[in-house]
Amino acid sequence: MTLDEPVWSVLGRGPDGTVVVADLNADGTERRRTSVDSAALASLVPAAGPARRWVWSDATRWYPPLLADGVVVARCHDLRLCHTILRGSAFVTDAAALRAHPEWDGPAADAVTPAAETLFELDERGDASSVPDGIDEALAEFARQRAALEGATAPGRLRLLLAAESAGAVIAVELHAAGLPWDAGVHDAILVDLLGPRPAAGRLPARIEELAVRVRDALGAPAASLDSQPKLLRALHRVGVLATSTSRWELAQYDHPVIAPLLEYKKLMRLLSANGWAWMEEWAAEGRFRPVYVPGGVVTGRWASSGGGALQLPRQLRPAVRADPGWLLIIADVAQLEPRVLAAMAGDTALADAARGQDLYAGVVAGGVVATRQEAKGAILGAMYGATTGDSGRLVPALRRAYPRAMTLVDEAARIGEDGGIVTTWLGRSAPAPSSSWRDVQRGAGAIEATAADESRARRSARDRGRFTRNFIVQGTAAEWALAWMADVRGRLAAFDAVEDAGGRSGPVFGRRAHLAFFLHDEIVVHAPAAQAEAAAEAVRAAADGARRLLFGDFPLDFPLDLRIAEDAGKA
DNA sequence: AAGGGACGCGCG
DNA sequence: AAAGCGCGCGTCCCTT
Repeated sequence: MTLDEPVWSVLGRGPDGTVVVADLNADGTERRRTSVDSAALASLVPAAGPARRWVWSDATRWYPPLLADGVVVARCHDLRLCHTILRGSAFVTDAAALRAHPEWDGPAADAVTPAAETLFELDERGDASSVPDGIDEALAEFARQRAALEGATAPGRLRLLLAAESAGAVIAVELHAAGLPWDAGVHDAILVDLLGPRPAAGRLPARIEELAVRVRDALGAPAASLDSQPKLLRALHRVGVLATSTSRWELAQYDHPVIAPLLEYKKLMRLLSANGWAWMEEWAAEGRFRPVYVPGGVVTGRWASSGGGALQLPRQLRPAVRADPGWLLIIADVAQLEPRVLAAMAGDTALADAARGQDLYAGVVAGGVVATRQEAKGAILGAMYGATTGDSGRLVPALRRAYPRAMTLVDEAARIGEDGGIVTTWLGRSAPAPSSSWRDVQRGAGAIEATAADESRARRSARDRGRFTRNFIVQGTAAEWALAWMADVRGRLAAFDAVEDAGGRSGPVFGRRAHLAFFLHDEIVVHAPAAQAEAAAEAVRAAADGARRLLFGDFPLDFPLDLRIAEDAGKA
């Protein structure tokens, strides 16, 4: 890259409907403006070289058609997602200019309308995206974001966050395009094994029918409705099962012949309705499961998903995740990501010591804090979620003595939340301010005429918010770590050579080299030609260390992975 | 008929 | 086994 090469290229629609590329110098001044038709865009992007960072309104608006043409973008700045972070970040000292442009607060284009699959459709879509896609609006918003960044209290961290979030925007589109390799035969075999053969339309599988008969026998009601919660509850009451809900954990407390078949019935009905044959046909056709990922869809910065229940794939069905012939899966998750992140944020070397090695909970036991691994897990989760009662709540004080720095951090986050304040993740994503109704409740409780009920309501909602902000800083920073990890993995895999005869079925780009195939909070799946599997696994490991260093520098803490290379994602 | 809330349960 | 955080989705049921 030569010195005067533009660093940023802003993409947007021109007034005449063509696509405009505005190249900016490093100082933000505009250097050159090119107008192209949509078809030319696909050749222009790779020609610009990998050093360029593309600035666009919304990855879900611009990237799918480029990817469909085989164009992979190296780096981007996603104005929509970055706007959301910057407008709310406590690190930004003056967000007024950003907040004056709420048109950038919209959801992803996917949530509005299905993504265009071709550049022609992109031309035809007009206002399909929820945020502005004009070149002038993009340039103005980008200028506002750069100004906000320059005045920020921790611009370095925010820059990392915006880069990671934007990488996530690109990755989400790529994950959808590549898809998760899915073996419908294995899926069908699991269903048949548990439910019986696939029934005719409108009928229930044999195994469920049998269980329904047994449940109705035990209820003494041959026509009892088992799928209506109120009706089922009344039927249970008639045979002396005085449960207050029909949830599994409560029913399991009762000793009655109806319980066992009913719990089994509910389990199998769940499998059938959530991930049965209908789901298979809708979501896992042609050998791929293609969920729609929603980066930044959770306030904490975690991803959400829309359609197909991508983030709820039952472990039962994991064996159906199966590599293409000649390919392998690298399945990796971070052990106890959230408590490790907490240790690093708090600079708690005692907790970091306990975390050394593969199992943080074992380290807590070894430190003599609690007696068993189960207790350690309960106590740690309770500390991060704000448990006050039950087994885990009881153990939290022991944690407070052993790891005062970590516990002070989360306790303080809870206190700030209860007081209506704002907490912020390590890289600068802030929790939303309390709603006006929340503030009304708090204010009402302080009034002279407040009743005891007003006060207890206010106390309860304050505690609720405290538990939210307590968890927010940990969950949100863990999401940042995971984004950094995944972005690093993506960068490393992009450098892999294409395997000419790879025989993969993930499209023109991903069918020929190792690529990300799935992401779930602290877990990734890479799909790789067998010859690249070892190198891909090494990339995944190296990226974890890269993410650690990027976020926490020299703080002595490791993020060990549970990683395996296998043909399918079933239990190792 | 469509929409929204409650419930229950899958995932981290 | 839930508890204590964050989600999405299918089903039932009631309102508009």
